[in-house]
Amino acid sequence: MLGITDDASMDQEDSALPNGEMFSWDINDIKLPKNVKRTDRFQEWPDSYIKCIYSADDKNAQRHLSSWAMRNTNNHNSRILKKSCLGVVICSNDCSVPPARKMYLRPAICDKARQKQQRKSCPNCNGPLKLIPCRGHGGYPVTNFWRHEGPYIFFQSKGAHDHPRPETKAEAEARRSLQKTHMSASSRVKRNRDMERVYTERRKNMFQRHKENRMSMEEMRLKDGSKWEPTIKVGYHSFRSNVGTVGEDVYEGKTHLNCNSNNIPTTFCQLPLEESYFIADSGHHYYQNSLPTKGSEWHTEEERKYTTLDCCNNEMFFNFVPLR
DNA sequence: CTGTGCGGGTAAC
DNA sequence: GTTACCCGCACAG
Repeated sequence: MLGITDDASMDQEDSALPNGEMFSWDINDIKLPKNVKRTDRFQEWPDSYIKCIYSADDKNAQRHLSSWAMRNTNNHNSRILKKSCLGVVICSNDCSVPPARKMYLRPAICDKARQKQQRKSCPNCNGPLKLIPCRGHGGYPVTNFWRHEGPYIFFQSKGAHDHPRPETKAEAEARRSLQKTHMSASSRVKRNRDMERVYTERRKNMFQRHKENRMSMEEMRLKDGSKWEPTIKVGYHSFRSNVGTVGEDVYEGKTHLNCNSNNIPTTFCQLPLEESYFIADSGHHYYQNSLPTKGSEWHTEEERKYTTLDCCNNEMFFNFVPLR
């Protein structure tokens, strides 16, 4: 999506492809493009092997944000910030909320908070929670790289997420806020305000983002073949259908929201994610029961049993009113 | 309390 | 050399 004008350091063609696929640079290059025709719109859900050039004024890029749960990783290089994906937190019981919806919680970024999070129980069935680690980059978590260079912020993603999208940061924060307030009358007001903010922001960005996210992975593979490692797994394809890649068109889906009910949005997998919440169609069984335990942060059976009942009730979680 | 970034350190390859 | 990951620390909101 980027255009780059003549640059002595660039000896490859400067073809500008949609969605950040300006592959004539790598995050590790000594010199990066200096003359960028057009910077990218911020990608909230960067996936696959994409590269973006953001304006240094982009607030989201400045904060190295992502809606994936990304944690800082030490790469012993102060010029390039590296982050790796933590995956998604699901219910070990594979429970569903009628009619057949699942929850995809956001893993806490802080190690301590994440361990604490896993001692809590599923807000729906009180079963133990389980962290599904990301293995989208040759069996390791997807990594994101950020590098500030002059008026630009360069971004590069390696790997394709092989798990559902977690809640966004805003959603997780809104939910935490709800848990604290125990749904008092005043908290309902706050809840609605929080959720309204979330949905308003999502709606604002949804069309542009989905347009941008439909870049073919095959095209990217051709452009970046040396780095490509297939990560397709059982259950993966059905998941991919909700992230709008591989040529699949999320806009082919159905109604986005139950606008006139007190219930959660309609089926997750048919939704543009911006309009959905952290609940998804249980028809999409990924591999939560077949993943190796390595990397998942359940340590002992004892720990699994150590669930608390202090989560909010179903109504608190599932009675959202996506205000418009 | 949690998110974020930094950097020392270790291990595997 | 690279990459992944652990840890503690400092700072911010």
